[in-house]
Amino acid sequence: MDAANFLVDYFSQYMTLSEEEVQLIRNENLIREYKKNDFLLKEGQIATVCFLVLKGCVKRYYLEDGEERIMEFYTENDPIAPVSYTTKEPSQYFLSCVEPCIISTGTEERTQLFLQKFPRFIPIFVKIGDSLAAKKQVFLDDFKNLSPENRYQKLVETRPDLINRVPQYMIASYLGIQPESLSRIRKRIRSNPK
Amino acid sequence: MDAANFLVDYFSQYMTLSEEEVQLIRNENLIREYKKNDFLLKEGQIATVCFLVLKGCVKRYYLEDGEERIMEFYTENDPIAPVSYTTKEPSQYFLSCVEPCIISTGTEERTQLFLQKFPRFIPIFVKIGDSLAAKKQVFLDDFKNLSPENRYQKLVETRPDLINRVPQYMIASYLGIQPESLSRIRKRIRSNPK
DNA sequence: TTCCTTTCTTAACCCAGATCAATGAACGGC
DNA sequence: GCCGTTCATTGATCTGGGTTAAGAAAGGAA
Repeated sequence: MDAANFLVDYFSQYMTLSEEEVQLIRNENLIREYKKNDFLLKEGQIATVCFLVLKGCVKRYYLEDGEERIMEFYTENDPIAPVSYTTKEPSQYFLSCVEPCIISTGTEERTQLFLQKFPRFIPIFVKIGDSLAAKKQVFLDDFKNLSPENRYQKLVETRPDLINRVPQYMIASYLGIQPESLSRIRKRIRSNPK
Repeated sequence: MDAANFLVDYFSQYMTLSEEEVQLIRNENLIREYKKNDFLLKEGQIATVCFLVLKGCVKRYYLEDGEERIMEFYTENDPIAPVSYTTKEPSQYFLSCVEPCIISTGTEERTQLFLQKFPRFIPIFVKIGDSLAAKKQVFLDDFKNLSPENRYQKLVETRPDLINRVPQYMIASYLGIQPESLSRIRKRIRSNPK
């Protein structure tokens, strides 16, 4: 099983790759496997790379009074650009694997080199960036607008996979509520199936 | 009073401009003044341009059951890239002026032309984009982590200007609570000055 | 100034989610 | 298999924000 294939798949979502490009991606990319609970980044560290999740699930969370505050789950084909990578300051949050993962790491320099070699990727890169930003805005808007119950319903609709692959107390943290509350919300929905 | 000076000021934050560049910016840019309550974008419209607020204050909000749900305030030097501009689909939200505004509008094509003429701006553009994204992430994280009361406290610390230039019921909407609740929160803080 | 509109505050009551505590269920290691 | 830990559920109680309704304060227009 060739891990670099995942990366080829990622780009193939957006464009058709030539043989040469496929080879370059296979040869030049740093792809690593991680075990469950391995860290990609810890609080206090300065991130030196960005990530692309090829397989598995990563959580991003703050540690406050010993409590995890989960901000985001990254799964297949989700890129991760740590704030710390951009600011070059110590990270305020953690990145760790919820499952065994296969992850590609990248740096600005390597991306620049890649784009110089294959300029036809530039507009795609920009577009991906823009649409990620747009997606994020909509997501934040939803969070602000919806009650915890509706947030859960929305999550079930939009990312049903998460519900099954991630423990419930992490989902609760992600939704900004306590595990007990999520349990009650689920009960409420069960007994009141619209 | 030359409105284009605002734009020169904006770029000057990040880099030193040559005379030629200043001239280009003055000549080529579309800058318009708006009255209070003018719309930059309405629900259902497809955005054809992006904005840069040079002076004034713009709110971004959804209209739900006749209620404004304010997501963001943009003030001096804040760029606005509507989701609709990226997706080319009808906007789900409104952009309107909370104050009289001076605003520069831009398009992808014009930006591309500008960058072709002055490639040295490219890395700056990328950096601005990245740091905006990072700032937004931190902001969203705060919103998820903090109680309404703490959100208000944080806002007072980080954007004290907003408190004075924007009516309180808009601040409340922005914080995701009712005006009555914000009133109580303010009272609570007043009587309990940490 | 007066009048009207907009904005802010206060009070009373309600409810979803928080908190504390206990019990059950599922999972992993041995 | 058994045991211990982790995870999910349920109950009792508390609380901050929502809701409704009323009135006070501030701002504009004539």
